[in-house]
Amino acid sequence: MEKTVDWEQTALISELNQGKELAKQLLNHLHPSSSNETREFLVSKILSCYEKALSSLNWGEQPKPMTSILESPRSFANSSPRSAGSDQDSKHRDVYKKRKTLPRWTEQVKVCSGTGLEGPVDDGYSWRKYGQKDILGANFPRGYYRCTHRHGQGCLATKLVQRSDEDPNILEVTYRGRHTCSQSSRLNVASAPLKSPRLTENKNNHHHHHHHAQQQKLKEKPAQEIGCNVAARLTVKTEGLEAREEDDIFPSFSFSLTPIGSENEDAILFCESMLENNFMGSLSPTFLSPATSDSNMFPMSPFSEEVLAIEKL
DNA sequence: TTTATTTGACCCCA
DNA sequence: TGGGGTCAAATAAA
Repeated sequence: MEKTVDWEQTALISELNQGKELAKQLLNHLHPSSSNETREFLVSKILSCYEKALSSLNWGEQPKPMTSILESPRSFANSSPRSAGSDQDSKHRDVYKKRKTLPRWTEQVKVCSGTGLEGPVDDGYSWRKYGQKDILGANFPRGYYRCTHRHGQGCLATKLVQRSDEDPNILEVTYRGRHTCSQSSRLNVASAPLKSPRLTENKNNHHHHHHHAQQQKLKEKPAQEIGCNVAARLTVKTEGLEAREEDDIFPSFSFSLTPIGSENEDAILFCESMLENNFMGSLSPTFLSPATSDSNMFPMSPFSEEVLAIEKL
């Protein structure tokens, strides 16, 4: 068993190192004179490396897409209101239990903007708000979001967005579950153009708000109108990783192509910082943390989000 | 017309 | 029993 693990680890390190080298090469091609084909080729190679790396982590063994387990978690509830037969009740309970075991991690996202208005924190996924609650002891309401593809693809990823009491500029984003939808593996997630301006919470991002009513009235401006927004991931805190499905915490690797060619400087800075942090070549738990393996590690949205520091707590 | 958000009500669990 | 999480009807926006 040990040997298998060692071998896998070696293979993993090898793939990641290869990815690192390819990223360096890509870095050298982030010049207008370099062809797109070359870049795309390098990106595909990098992705291939990560695919292999993930495979060596027995990636393919788990994601028994929640779809099969929880397909339409509410399907039974649809057929009959909330409480039907005892059988359905138990199914309902199973759903709650299952959700309880989902991996969970929190990011603190600092949101600020040069314009005085604050815009959406685009983490590369499309979310749909399904609820908002006032939380006891919190000054700001908590927003509940789920993956847009919940019904279409049975993606159970959800996130909770809570504005920090201490610093309203900080959003505490708690992610739950891994994306099993196609967007989790597509390349261009982060470039998804501004998605719905309704990616809320952020809409409510007026720094003067201390009252929910005010926040809710503050109807967001479309992100496009907001201008340069900067959202910086400050910290990443993993929780509930003891959950049995720890292996379920790795979303497919996502990589933004957007900056290439268009935002070369940003891309270069980004890549450099990633390389400096030895991001590609490290097997540290930080890398393996769900949050860092999420596309959130690459918040290179059109909003020029920057990763300042990621710290596993 | 379609898609997303709001919001009151419901459910589970500590 | 109350707080947190979720649903789904109503509403708003595109």
